[in-house]
Amino acid sequence: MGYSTKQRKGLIETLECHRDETLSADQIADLMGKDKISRSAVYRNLSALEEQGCVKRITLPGTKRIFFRYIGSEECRSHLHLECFKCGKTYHMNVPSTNALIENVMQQSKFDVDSGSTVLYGVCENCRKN
Amino acid sequence: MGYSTKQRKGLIETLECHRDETLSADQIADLMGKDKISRSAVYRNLSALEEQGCVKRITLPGTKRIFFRYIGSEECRSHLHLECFKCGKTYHMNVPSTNALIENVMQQSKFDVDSGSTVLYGVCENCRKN
DNA sequence: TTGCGTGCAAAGGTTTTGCATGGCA
DNA sequence: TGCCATGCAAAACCTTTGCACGCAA
Repeated sequence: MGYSTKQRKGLIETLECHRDETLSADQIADLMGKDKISRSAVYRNLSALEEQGCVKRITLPGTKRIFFRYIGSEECRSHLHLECFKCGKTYHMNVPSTNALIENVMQQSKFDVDSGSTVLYGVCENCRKN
Repeated sequence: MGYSTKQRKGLIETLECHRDETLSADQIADLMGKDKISRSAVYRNLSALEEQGCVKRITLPGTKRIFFRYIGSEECRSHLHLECFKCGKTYHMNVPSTNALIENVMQQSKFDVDSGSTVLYGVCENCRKN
């Protein structure tokens, strides 16, 4: 993907540390320290990472902005994610259940689900208890 | 939700006519005719409808903007949607399969999926053939 | 040394807001 | 008549872009 600059390495490291969080471009810049990277570099790198499939762009129900989520590993691109819209946390579905679900949809609806692009929204166990 | 104005009625009518499309605020204003409603009214009404649960705000994979989708009927809020990112069409999953899928996720992951907020992305049968 | 990535500042685009007016109930 | 919704224009935001410079390879 080109040069490995200090900013790019820092950005990826930051994303990896917050792998299951949903962050705005601004939050990411904050996390890195605004003197460590410019906003333009944040946006340019996020777009590049998105093209590679390592990053997804999403909206959260009830918000009006675009957020980013890091989907770094190959594994993450092949299983489904569950996102809790109370606490914002992302949960990973284990691969066999993902496969079963996708096959199910395929059989019922003849629709080929791309797990990397799909996020199931709802409420997680913890938040339901409260 | 307050008064039933010409603009509000027109907006809802427009959304209903394009129920399975994913539209930007600007596209919606265009569809209505820009002299029929102001942009501020479009945004204000979309936000109100979103709070009621009739409208969802989403991003499409590969795009950088926020789009809106009309989820008018009670039924639409209780079944899952499949969106093809080749042709952009939305497909409705019949309710029994939706329920089965959601129960499945609940059992496997203890996660309570909100079908109104969730869209499965992938490729539909037609587009797969081409 | 070459040329990509960066930072800065400006531009571009989208969404929100304040205020006066008009229309629904 | 009272109040909410609208339109307009300005403001606020967010994101992209142009350009010169610095750094990775």
